[in-house]
Amino acid sequence: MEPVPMLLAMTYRAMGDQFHDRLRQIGLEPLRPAHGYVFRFLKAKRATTVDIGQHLGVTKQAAAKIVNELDEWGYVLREPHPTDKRAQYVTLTTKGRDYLKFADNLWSDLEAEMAEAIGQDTLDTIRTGLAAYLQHVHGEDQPGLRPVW
Amino acid sequence: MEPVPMLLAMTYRAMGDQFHDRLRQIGLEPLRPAHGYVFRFLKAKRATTVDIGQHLGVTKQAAAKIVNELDEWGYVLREPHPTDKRAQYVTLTTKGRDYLKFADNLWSDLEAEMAEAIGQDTLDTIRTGLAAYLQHVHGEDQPGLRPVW
DNA sequence: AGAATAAGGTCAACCTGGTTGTCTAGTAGG
DNA sequence: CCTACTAGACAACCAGGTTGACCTTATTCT
Repeated sequence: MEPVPMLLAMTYRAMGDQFHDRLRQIGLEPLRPAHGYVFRFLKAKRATTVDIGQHLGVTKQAAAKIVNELDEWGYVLREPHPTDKRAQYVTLTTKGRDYLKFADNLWSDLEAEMAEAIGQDTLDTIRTGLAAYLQHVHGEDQPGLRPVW
Repeated sequence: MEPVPMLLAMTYRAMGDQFHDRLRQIGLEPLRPAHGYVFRFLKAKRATTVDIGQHLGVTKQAAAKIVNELDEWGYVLREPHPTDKRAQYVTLTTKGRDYLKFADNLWSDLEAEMAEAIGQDTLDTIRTGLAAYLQHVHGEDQPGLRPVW
């Protein structure tokens, strides 16, 4: 019997691969999961590079690299912090928001296909079950989304 | 609402971190998930480095590195292939088998705690649901367990 | 049998996505 | 104002992979 974590990893891979494949057909930059998490985070709140690193669970230097890429590709831009002259807010451009919208639709599609394959109720149970487990382990303050492997 | 893959990744991390923590308390070498997968694979069948690479979904060179480590640490040893003078079988030592046993117990403990937290039936549904999805996506020939992130 | 091709294993160079460590400029609290 | 801290940039490094070349042994095809 496969250990549960193995199933989690394999399923994650399977969904991620499909996501990536379909994305590539559109011909967008080779965005990695971390980029997506940044978009989602930036949509929710204004944030600096340090904030992003914290959220991702990586060092600020690693976060800075990611932000640089996103900047070069036009998904985000930096604007001066109103009160702190050291800091810069990282904000989504229109391209960034469009990407996020597109990605969200794609995820919805993939989840819908999953629901079709294993049943909506089963999928719901998976979702709530995993969420409950995370709640149980981490309590309120969920940790970053650091690299998985 | 969190996308499902995010939940998968976070849960995988959470379980993996706990596994790693408890393992470290025992003071064993810093084995990574890939090493564990190798053990599991070697227990099931005799295999060469190339086979291992295939199973892991990495190049034979990457597999060779892993096997080298495991060899140095005494978890596996190489023995000549009976009919093919090029090839070597990689086999588990007693230390390797002991580790695997220990790890399996640890995983069981973690799953038991998970079951306690979210309910045995929920956990069962998660397990069968994910397995069914993988079956649906990949059919019979499951792919390797390549790095997840 | 002999030649061409494929496969196991090793070596070496390189790439990527992270790390630590150091520095400057700006902030905040006593 | 002085001290301690923080945002961000720069550089060196590391781990875990990759690609490519190679040698040796196997296999296949004529």
